[in-house]
Amino acid sequence: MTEKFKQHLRNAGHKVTAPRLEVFCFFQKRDLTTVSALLSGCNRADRASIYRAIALFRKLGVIHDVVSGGKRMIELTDSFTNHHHHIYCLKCGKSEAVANRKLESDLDMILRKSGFRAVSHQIEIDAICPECQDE
Amino acid sequence: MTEKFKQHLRNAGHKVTAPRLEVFCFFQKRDLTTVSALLSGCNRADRASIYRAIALFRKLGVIHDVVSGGKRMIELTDSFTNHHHHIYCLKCGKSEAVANRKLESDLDMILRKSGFRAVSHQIEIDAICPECQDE
DNA sequence: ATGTATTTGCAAAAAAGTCGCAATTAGATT
DNA sequence: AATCTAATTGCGACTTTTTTGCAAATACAT
Repeated sequence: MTEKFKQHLRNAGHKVTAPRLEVFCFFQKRDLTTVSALLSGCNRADRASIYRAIALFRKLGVIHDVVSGGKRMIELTDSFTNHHHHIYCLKCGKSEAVANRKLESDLDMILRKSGFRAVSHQIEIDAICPECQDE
Repeated sequence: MTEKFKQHLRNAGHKVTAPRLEVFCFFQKRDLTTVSALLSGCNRADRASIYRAIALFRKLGVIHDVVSGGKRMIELTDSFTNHHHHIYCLKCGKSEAVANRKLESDLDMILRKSGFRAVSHQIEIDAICPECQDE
């Protein structure tokens, strides 16, 4: 996936640099992350370069923003990770990835009927996880 | 709905004040809004009070954040408006509310099976609207 | 009408994000 | 492999956004 990322950058006329790779790798290590986690987790890159990488990745469709557990989070887009959604436990705060074929096909059908041509979508669920229900 | 809001505040031990009402009314006038729109739209309240109202409303479940068209937006929760989702046109930038019974029941079913107890969810769709497809 | 804890507005501070620019570097060219 | 050049970096200064302390104001319970 890192190779694909490099190609993606180069195809768009951008260079593969150390700061960009460090930021991309950070995204790969987490499902959901935040700007401040990136800032403190990418130690070899300057603050400004991290912000610039985030903006570039967003523009190139490498990452996108979501809200999970009420907080703004960032993650890789479907092109650079497997398509999935998130379910957030309001008690323990853990986020879990959710992938469900039926839900996706229903969503597709509804969108087709709407007249809109769907490009992407995201579903965020707040819930109580099985473990936390037992208390 | 404003009465319900007032009760909600008082039940939680907070006072109904002019700044809070102004911010709440602003949310009622828009579907999706942003912090900066609130800051420039609520002229009778101080900047700090607007931030404090936003934080309080979030804590009390009056509003919640969503990402629409790649931007962080805020809106009233289901308790203070009709349950709906958003479809955002990537070309013209307009957001449209979406409410679909079948989608909701599918989602419920999937969640029941997952073992999680769902509390709330949100779906954000990026798409091209019918008008923009014609160009 | 009064008392009191909450909330406000203000101004100052902290945090988050942006920008200009000289030095560096990726990668195309020879 | 050495050279060239436009893109990118790191740095610091700057702007914007958000938070906070505090005296004055006010909602609302009594």
